[in-house]
Amino acid sequence: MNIGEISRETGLTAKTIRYYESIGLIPPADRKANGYRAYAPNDVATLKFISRARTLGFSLDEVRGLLTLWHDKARASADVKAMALEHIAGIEDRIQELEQVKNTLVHLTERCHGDDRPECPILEDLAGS
Amino acid sequence: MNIGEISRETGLTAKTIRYYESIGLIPPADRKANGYRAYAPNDVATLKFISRARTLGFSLDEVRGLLTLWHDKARASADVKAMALEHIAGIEDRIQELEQVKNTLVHLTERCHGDDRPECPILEDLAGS
DNA sequence: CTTGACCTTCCCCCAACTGGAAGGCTCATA
DNA sequence: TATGAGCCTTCCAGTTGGGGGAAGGTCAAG
Repeated sequence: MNIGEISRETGLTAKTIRYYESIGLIPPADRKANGYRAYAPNDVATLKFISRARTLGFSLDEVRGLLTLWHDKARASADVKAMALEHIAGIEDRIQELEQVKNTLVHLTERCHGDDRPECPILEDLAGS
Repeated sequence: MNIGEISRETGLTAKTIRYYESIGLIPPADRKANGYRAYAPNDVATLKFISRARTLGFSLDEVRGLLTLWHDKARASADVKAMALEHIAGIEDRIQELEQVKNTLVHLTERCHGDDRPECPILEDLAGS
């Protein structure tokens, strides 16, 4: 299996897969006689695992930890759960921040006429008036 | 006014202020005889404007546009409002995404015992079981 | 024999800074 | 006068998670 094929199967670009290898997130792929990377069906599962974890917002460093736990058959599910809960907390913080920013902007836009006159409460607020 | 003083007044680090100058977000500061940057009280207002816009999540490129509008006394408030509304839409999208990710993670953690046994629905889901 | 689709490595680019090195300036104090 | 603290200067590199594209090797089809 060439990198292009596993790329299509996993939805990750070839660039991304090479990048994951370069930072040691996945082990160096075997090489064919011509120097091409050779992937096994097993590698599809690993890359999909990574892809899903990324979709859930885990950083590559966190993914590294998840991969370790995944391969550790003696792991404690508490460790995984702790990571997930911490991640949820971070997401909640981020949502809070965004909500606050959004509310401020909504208030400002409501007070802005939005016509061809220059008076603008949004700019006035940014200017600290 | 040295860069350190305007830094304390605006809450932006000296590094950041130099960076803003380097990318042309603010004009090059005047220099004193010793080569130090010299700031006027007026510059405090500009930097605070930038800082507030950043707090509201505008990118530096958007801030550039806001600064232009701010200085343009013939601006139409509709232009500012359009930027703000678009920004709000982007924030709402981001919140939606985060909510979805959070919900998924919450569901998964609820099904995970979180004890010293290895069975873990979180990892199973990532593995695509 | 050539064409096109692969693959390889390499280095630069993005945002929005931050950290640190190496050096110059200024002022107070011993 | 020296020295030390605390400013300031420029420049280079690193962060996250890759993307773009060059220069070149490989492979199968026509």
